[in-house]
Amino acid sequence: MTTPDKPGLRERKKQRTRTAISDAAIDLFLDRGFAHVSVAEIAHAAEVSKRTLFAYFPTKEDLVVHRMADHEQEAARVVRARPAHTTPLTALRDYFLDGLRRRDPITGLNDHPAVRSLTELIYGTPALIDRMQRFKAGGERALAEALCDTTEASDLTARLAAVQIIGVQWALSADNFQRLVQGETADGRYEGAVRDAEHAFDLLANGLAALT
Amino acid sequence: MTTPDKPGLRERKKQRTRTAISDAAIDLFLDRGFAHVSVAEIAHAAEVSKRTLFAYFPTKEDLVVHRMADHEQEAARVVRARPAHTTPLTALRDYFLDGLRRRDPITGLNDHPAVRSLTELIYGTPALIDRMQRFKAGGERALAEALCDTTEASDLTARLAAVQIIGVQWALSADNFQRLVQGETADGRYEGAVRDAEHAFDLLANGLAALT
DNA sequence: TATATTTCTACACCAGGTGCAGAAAGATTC
DNA sequence: GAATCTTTCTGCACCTGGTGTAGAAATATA
Repeated sequence: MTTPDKPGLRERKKQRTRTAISDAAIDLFLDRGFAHVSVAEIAHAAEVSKRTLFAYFPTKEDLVVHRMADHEQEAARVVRARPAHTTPLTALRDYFLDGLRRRDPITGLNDHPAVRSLTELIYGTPALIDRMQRFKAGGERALAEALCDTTEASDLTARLAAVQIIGVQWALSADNFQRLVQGETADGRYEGAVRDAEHAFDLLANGLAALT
Repeated sequence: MTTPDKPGLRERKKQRTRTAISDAAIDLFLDRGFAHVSVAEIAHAAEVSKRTLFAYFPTKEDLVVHRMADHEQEAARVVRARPAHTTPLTALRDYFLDGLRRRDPITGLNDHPAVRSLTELIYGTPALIDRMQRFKAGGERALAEALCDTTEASDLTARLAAVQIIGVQWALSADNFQRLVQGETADGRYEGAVRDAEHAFDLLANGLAALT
């Protein structure tokens, strides 16, 4: 996938323009809120025409959420790359726990100001949440395929499992992040986050039957 | 909640206008596709000003998906209204199975032309899917609260369970509908849909541990 | 240096959505 | 039933996200 051949002036400039636009956008959004900044303003701040902005990002929302696009296929990759004799659920649990250890922003357990304020922006903007949901759905599809390809599960079973797993991961992340908003630190929250994640994956593995 | 006091001419007219607008919109959407009909056109067809249309429906998308809004709290209601000594999961499973029996559109198992083409419209329009996701999220929140209020489960456990349950129900519905699109009839699909639903709720109750 | 390609820009345009002031219609009082 | 109060509807101007297009500018190639 990587093409380290010749970056080429053109490609380098494109990459710089892209980040310049996104950075300008996020700066303005953080400052005044998503709705109160127009794309024209962003284009001006990035010293680019409005038309060019939309050549790089299909929508205003994507100016923010494009950074999460890489993570969309993550769960699917983890399942496909798991060692033999390892169950998908175990692989995903270990990966999530490792994410907590690394304070991976996607686990909701990163309280660096830049990460935090960006997450706050997303959670506080319905339009951005909608876009995130689309990534979530894409992640579900990818994981379902991975489960289908690497296990004996039926197509439907794979989809059901994928929906449950991705849903639970997002719920865990949202919970962690909400606690940071309420004042906990990432380090202070870490142990609880681990316990909760283990509990959640236990529920996934053993079911909700205990729920009365 | 119901106020059967005096409908009042004003209220009656409002209700009629509301359905007139929605009906006009859906007719046009089914005919030419969501993106190729402007709200101005819909307002004209419904003999109403554009401004009035937006007084009844906050967005173009809501012209279609507002009909699902009633179902948003359904799962939560079922859990709250369940008989004593009945587990939430059992109540929800029985309710879903009953929905299949009744060919409730929300189960994806209704092949009446009007229902079917409307569902096709929604599934075929990304903007409408996005709006549906918002209802899904609302349903998750409501169910989580219901579980929290009526069981011993912790707040987090309730949210995790809610996400799994609602996700599974939507996946089942989507699967049923997809089969209708591919040519199966609702009656022909019924038995398979029941089997799949039972399988799905088994997974929910007993977990994904069997998945290797 | 000359030329072919890609990218950027300016500009006009469409559509969804909002604010506002006044007209119209339903409710209320005598 | 007329006068008045209140809610709703309308038309219009306006903003903003997003697109089509033609030509200018910049990069790659020879």
